[in-house]
Amino acid sequence: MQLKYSRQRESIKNFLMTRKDHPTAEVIYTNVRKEYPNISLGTVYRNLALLTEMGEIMKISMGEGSDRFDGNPLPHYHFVCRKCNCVTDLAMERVELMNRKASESFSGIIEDHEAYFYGICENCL
Amino acid sequence: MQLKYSRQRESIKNFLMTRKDHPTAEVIYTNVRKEYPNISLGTVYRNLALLTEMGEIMKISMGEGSDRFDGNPLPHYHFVCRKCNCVTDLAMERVELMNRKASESFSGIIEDHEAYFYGICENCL
DNA sequence: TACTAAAACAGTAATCATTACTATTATTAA
DNA sequence: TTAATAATAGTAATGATTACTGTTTTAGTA
Repeated sequence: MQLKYSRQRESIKNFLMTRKDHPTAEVIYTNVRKEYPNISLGTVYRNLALLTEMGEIMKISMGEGSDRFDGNPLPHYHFVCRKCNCVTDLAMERVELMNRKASESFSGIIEDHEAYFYGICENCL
Repeated sequence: MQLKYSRQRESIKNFLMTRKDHPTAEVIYTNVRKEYPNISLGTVYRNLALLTEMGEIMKISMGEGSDRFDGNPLPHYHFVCRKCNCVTDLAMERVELMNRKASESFSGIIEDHEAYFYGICENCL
């Protein structure tokens, strides 16, 4: 199935690039609606899945609540505030030691890792 | 609200301690039913939440599918197989460097971190 | 041992996020 | 301009989890 351009998808991508707070599908929906009032939530979900699959954006699943989306697809770590539940990017670089250490004690193949940091964000302090 | 003993909760906990594969609530339900045929799925969920809150077990949320539960509440890393989606514990010790590095570039407080490793498990190789 | 208040239960209904379905519209290559 | 098909809007369906309700268990006390 070859990909065809869609204005809605472009708008979703553009919106996501303007945000650093990793919005949910619902938040993206209400915002993209300002430009495309008839867009449906299903279209938002379908395109978020597509963009994630193509590696243009990133899906972040926390334990609780809806999935969130990140306009920056390059691998990086995330911080989750235990008070306000906000999610932010961390500037630190990847710790390559992690994969090496994991491989030592493991009989399969370690390809990659993801990490979430928890604590209190600047605003909540 | 003070806690009262329940046979169902004990059975759920016991079952979870015998397993290393981090079963879902549904799997726990079908197994505990062998001992308590009338137990309801709601009871399983309620007790899993309770045990997690008390720090006796651990909830693991992946991006896809149901949450999983781990009878070992001590902090440790998990591996997720990209082929069979199995989840296993990793023997490696915590990398303390992670929290230190994260704190350097962050203006809030880093208390903790979680990590998930992805790759191919021994069985799938 | 019986009594009582409250916690836990089974069974079921409701919620929430997400996905699937369908008839219509937009895209794109010839 | 046409034709094939991908994408859409709108809606229905799904799946995981939580909430509700009348009944049963637990546990402290008489």
